[in-house]
Amino acid sequence: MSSTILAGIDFLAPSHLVARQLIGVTVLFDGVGGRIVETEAYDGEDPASHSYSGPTERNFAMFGPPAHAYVYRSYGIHWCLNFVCREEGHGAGVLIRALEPVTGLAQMRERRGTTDEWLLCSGPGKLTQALGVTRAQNGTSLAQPPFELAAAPAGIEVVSGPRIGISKAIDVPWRFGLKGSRYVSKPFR
DNA sequence: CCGTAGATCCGCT
DNA sequence: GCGGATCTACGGC
Repeated sequence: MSSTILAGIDFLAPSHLVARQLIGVTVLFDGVGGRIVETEAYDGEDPASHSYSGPTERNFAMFGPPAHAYVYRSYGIHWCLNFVCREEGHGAGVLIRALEPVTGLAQMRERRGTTDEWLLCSGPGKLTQALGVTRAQNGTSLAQPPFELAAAPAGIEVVSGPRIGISKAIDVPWRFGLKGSRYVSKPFR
């Protein structure tokens, strides 16, 4: 069985702790990516989570091994990337919502069709398009290529607030961001 | 600047 | 059938 610890984070921990620790972690996909500046936590007792009603064909990866990817189709158009956690057998995960672009900027610009750096990865659908992540990565390990994770530097300052774009459990403060980052999808208040 | 519509997959009623 | 962990283009102020 593979390790549940990656980039200095134990993915067996509750998803909101993992989401907070993921801020500042570098994620690359085929050598293209950057620093995570925005995340959201979801877990099995959370009405807003895909895993709330148990496993389905779409969400089965959320019930699989931790430190793996859960990728789903959003609004029939976009791909969204989650890092799977595990709490007591409930499906749980962290939605990666925004990156600060660091490597592979030319490829990101080509895939996104814009040169504006802030528009490359400032949203869950944008960053999967910029990195080339699709359904093909659903259920795959984050510990092996083409994924590559690197630990966050010390002294990261994290802010939090309510999650975005949901209608259930709207006051749970499980959205996390890098303080002062201009690469988040929406400002924190 | 703001609000809204449209694209169109998948799970639930 | 409908709503959604979204994004973009477009129209109005």
